[in-house]
Amino acid sequence: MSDRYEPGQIEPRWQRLWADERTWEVSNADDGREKSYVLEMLPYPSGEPHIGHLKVYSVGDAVAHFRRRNGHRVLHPLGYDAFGLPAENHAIRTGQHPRESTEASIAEFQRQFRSWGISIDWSRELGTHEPTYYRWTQWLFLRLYEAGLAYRREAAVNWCPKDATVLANEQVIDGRCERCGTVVDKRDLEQWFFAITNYADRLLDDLDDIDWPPHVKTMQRNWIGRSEGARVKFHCDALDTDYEVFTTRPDTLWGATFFVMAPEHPDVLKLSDSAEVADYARRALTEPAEERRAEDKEKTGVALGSTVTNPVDGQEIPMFVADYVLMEYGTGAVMAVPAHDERDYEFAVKHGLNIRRVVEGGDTRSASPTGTGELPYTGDGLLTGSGPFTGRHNREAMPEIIAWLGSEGRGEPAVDYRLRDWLISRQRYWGCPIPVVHCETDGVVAVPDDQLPVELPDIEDYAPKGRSPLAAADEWVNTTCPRCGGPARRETDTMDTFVDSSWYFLRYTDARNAEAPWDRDVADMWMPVDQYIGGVEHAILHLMYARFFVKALADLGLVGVQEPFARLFTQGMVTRAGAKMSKSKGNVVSPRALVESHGADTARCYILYVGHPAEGGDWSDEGIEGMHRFLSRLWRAAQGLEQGPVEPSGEPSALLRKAHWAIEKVTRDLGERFATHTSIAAVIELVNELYREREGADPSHVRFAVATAASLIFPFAPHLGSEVYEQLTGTRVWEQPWPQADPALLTEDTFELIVQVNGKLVDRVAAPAGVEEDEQERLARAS
RNA sequence: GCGGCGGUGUCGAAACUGGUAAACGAGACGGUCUCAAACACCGUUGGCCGAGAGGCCUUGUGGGUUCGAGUCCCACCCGCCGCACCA
Repeated sequence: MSDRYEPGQIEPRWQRLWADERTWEVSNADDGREKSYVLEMLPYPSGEPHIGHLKVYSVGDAVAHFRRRNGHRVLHPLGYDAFGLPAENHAIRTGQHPRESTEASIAEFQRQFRSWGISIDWSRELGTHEPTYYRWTQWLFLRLYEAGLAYRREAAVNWCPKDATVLANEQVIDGRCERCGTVVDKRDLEQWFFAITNYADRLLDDLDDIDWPPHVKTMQRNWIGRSEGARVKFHCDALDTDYEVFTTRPDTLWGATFFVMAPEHPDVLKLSDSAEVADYARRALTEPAEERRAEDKEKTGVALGSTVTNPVDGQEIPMFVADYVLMEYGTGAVMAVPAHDERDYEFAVKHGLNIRRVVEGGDTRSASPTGTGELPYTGDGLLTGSGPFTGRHNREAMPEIIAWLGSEGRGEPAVDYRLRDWLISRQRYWGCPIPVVHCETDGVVAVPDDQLPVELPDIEDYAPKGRSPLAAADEWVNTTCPRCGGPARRETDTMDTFVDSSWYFLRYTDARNAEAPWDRDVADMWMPVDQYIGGVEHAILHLMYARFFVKALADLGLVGVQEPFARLFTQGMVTRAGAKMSKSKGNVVSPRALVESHGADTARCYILYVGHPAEGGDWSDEGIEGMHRFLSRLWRAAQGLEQGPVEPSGEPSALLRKAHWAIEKVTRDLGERFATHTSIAAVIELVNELYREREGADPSHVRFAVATAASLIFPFAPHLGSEVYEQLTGTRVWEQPWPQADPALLTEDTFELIVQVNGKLVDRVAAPAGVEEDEQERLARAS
């Protein structure tokens, strides 16, 4: 072997050994050790891994190694989120079957993950596109269907014209398709939904029980968007019907001076036959959602010519149709309180409508001498002109107002959510088929369990046509009804790929089970995932869906946990010169090229070193050279040392203390706060100290320092750590327990005592450690 | 607008429960080795004053609490992220 650090020689050797010996496989048999389930979000295999993948797995692998060496039985599996649009779009362009391109990507991902030396239990590897996997996705769908949690209904749904499929609310960002950026429109379609809203409160409440970054919890809370208030009935004489509205401010009912319906409201055209109304409603509906939702948009609307009765005071108030009211939220109609709502105020001013203040307060500086504040006032205060509640504080009176409405039969307490049920149908080919058939006599019929999986057939033409490409596969579509045996057609929509990834962490626990998706005892032993690692971009989508799935499965008695991911770590994005890496900018760093030029250990350490992994790290090509230099220094430090025991003897030296300091530092930084950057910095410091001190140092201390550095760097640079440790000790570092710092060697003999008078630094004195306070004062005075 | 996070050298960044800034790396400069370069090794590197010892200043801005503030409190400015006509 040469005298240079050659990762190209070292790394493949260890990778082969780990593969041959199946080092990272873990059994489901309980051996008394504490279990630890460490999981990175499963990758979507497209092309080859990018720098973000390198980062997640570098973080996760460090955690997995750290826990193993601290005595845990660690489950650290990996799989592929293999269904999805990109593979299908690729197929449309090239004609290559999505299965082929996907499996080619998977092979490349797997090869590279192995070349990074990630400690994966490969015996549990899976792809969500394999029939042995999606059979159980279908099976779980059927369990949700039986429980009434999967249902079919016609609704105005988001439709992406470019991808020619419907989308879930979560996949529409600012009115655009999350994938392709095309402006989404609405279509009325009959689609499959999962009843995630049944779980809104539990999804909200249980956030308190999990250790997740606060911003992710906040995002989920915002997304669920729970509002408490009341549902109130307004009678309309024209159609002799009651209209319900949802309001969070029933305390302002006495200030309701008009009533507004969304353009989509089915009664708008019944209430008015004026051309102006019909015209307004039509225009509002054809306007792109994006424009309609713009907040700074003028408040337009048209009077309907009818009135409703304000239930609290019997006043007739005029009705309008206006596009600032949304059909999707609440009941599609609102009571308008211009004095205390900015939108209603704006509308009232524009249309010259009555404004009645019913809550005192607000900024009085610019107000009239009567003492009432500026309008609109959205804050709290004393009620005025509010019948029996006048003079009461609005917040305190709220429950009584709701109760009073109830006693009058005009309202009731209500809770509303922003969260909508999860639309899971996709009019696309490359996804998990929905396991039902449509029978002329029996309607929707579930495919029996023993006929699963409903396999995805091979087809010729993947191009989307507004209906699923599967619809053209006649032989596959035409089937018999499992119930009556008569002719039936298969459901041709496939499931949203987020369904596939909502339960994969359960499958890993029992990945080769052919009888069930998992054995409950096995799943209960491993679950929940103790440490989940991934990007924030999944803060709502995947993380909310997976939580919903687990709660639903818990209710069905299939799992024993309420939450899938006990602890979550979200890593920041890797940038280059402050810019996001992207193919179009041509500034991407390819992990493959990096591993070839510098080795996996250097790449892994560097990416964990540029900053705290939760923050975005900025990549620099010079920086990686520095990391390579450090690993070379550590490697060289071991060259020429004899293999043998590592037993520091003699008087404690600075070097020995530094080694123990590094143990303590890495243990705390990595174990408690994911601070991989300062952990690696500590090992660098130890190696620097070693180079400074090794001439004339106690050889046993030198050996200890090198072995310790190898041992501590192992979670980040497993190949080099193993190599150096083996050279020195003849043993395998991963079989060694994590090193323990000797507390006696952590404390310095002396510390710097700061002496100051009136905040001015007067002197610094070297004081012996552990001196009492009065002794400190004596020293200070003496100086 | 609401919510969250952040603002520290030339750059990426450290600084645990307030303890007397800038660890570690990069870059730059100087030296050793070499015919020379690369590699490697050793050193210097926040600013100002000073020949030197040393002194003064410095964590977005302005106040405050404290013996002591990058860290805590108040106000403001800037940046990033999420949500946003949700009644």
